[in-house]
Amino acid sequence: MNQCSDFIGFQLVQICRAHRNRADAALNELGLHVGQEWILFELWREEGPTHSQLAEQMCLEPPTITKMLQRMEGSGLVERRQDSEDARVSRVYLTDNGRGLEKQVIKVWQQLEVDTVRGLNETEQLLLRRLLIQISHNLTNS
Amino acid sequence: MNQCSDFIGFQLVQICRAHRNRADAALNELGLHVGQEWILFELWREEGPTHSQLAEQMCLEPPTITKMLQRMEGSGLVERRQDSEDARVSRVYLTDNGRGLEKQVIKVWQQLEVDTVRGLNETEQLLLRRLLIQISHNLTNS
DNA sequence: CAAATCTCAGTAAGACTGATATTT
DNA sequence: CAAATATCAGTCATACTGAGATTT
Repeated sequence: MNQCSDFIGFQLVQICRAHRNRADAALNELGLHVGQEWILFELWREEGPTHSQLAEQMCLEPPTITKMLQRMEGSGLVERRQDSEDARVSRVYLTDNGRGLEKQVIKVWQQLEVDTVRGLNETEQLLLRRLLIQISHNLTNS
Repeated sequence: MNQCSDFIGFQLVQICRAHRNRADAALNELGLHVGQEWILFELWREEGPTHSQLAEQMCLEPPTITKMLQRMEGSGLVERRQDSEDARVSRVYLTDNGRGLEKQVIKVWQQLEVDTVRGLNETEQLLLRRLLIQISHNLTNS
């Protein structure tokens, strides 16, 4: 029982590292760094969130978000504009460039999804999804 | 279908981040940083691996291992000694301190495991384990 | 003035590439 | 001399804490 591979947590870490590496390689070709696509996903869903909203949704602290957005602004993916009613608040919008990447990024993720679940039938995939949601809930709440 | 939470990969990333945060908090109390326990697990299994062996087992590049080991040597967890037959090779051994942490680290991981699979019955846990091993294989091979 | 929002500075670990001993 | 091994230097993104600046 001192074999780390006995732990589900070990499998999770291994999987994440590999998943991240693959995502990174594919996203680099689109001019993105892994991690940035999360912010883009949020923006494709709805533009104009504040930094704080992004931080909360992504479970990160505000300074981390600020830095990520500075880089993304620098590479022309997003732009930030002061809120018209509250000058403390900075809202985030897509550039045409950022907007145009949606289809390609989703394609990358879909391909990665296919690679990930290879060898699992429909039932297993559904089950896996359900189990992961449960675990995610276990680890983020309380 | 542009909801990132539809992706299994999304769940994985969320889970890993949460898992890592929890592990880090618990390990900090033992004077460890998250990530270092992987090297310790290898050493508890068998002492004296070379840097290259560790790098391969952990899917990391040699300089990354060197840096991790330097920090761990600095904090008194491991020590490195030149191989007696090949002076290029540096082998890694536990200090008494590093050796003594085994039970406590395993306890941390076991508790984390319990938290992770909360609400899953025996069958589901076994199934999850099997599915994760399959996925891990999918993403690391080829 | 207190609270909210963002930013800056500094720190740290993770991880890489490329260059450099050193030994085999 | 070529290959293997480890290390150094430098870079970069992630993520944090703590300390401002600004606005409400």
